[in-house]
Amino acid sequence: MPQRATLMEEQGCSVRVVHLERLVQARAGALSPRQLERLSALYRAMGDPGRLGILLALAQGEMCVCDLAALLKVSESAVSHQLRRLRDLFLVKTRRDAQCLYYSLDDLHVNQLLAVGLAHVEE
Amino acid sequence: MPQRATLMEEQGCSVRVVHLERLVQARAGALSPRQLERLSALYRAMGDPGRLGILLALAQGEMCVCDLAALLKVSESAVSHQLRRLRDLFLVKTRRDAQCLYYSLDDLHVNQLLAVGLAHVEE
DNA sequence: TTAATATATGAGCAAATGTTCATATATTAA
DNA sequence: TTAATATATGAACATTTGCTCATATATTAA
Repeated sequence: MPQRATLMEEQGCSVRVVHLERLVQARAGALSPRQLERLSALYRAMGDPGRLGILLALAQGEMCVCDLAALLKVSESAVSHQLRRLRDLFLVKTRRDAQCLYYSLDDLHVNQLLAVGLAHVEE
Repeated sequence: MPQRATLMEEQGCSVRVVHLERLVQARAGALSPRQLERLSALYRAMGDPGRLGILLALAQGEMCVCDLAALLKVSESAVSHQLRRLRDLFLVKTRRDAQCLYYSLDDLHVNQLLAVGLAHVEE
């Protein structure tokens, strides 16, 4: 097993590589660019304090748009934009009752992501 | 239980609220601003395709900086910047062997966050 | 000690992001 | 149907973010 980098030719550029077998293994197990983009978009959506505040509030039960706006002290328009993004990524879902749209977490994965993240931050 | 919004005075501004009891409940269970910032920073760090690629590679075993750079086809400097951020948030840790620094996932929470996220995206 | 290797860091710049404001749509009440 | 309520959306602007380039630090070999 080499401990020093060797120079490899890749796409016309020379690249330093120490453990070629790890590179090969990592590439074999890598996601497709499309999957990688979807997964990173999921975490990115949770990475804004405003949107995360929405998700944490919904973890305790469904809420409508104007209550979320009041809770987070931002405009209803801003909340609506954030909710759209969360919905596009299947992080939240809606239920309509008259004029109100009630938002809640989409599935158990979202609860789990929040729980594990919290555990990591609280240690 | 009111179905229509009532106007509340909050910090000098009037705010529409439909379900006051949900608001009170959500505020009681809310994180401190500091915790919210830390948690969102955690997800935000995972939300970049480059950094996520690093984490997914490390989920299969430790790697050094130059191998990661070769794998992800970016400069070693860029990888180093990304690794620093991941390390600051306790997502990765290091082990030194001679000149090489070997990076690996910091604890099981990180594996779990990746696994749950993948499950959510793959459904 | 000096040179070479491996990684880290700071400043600056281009690209991505979140909010606001104005306006649009959808549902219900009159 | 018309007015009122609740939410959604598009464009524009200010902030944040991630990369590059140059340089710095740390470890080992000579």
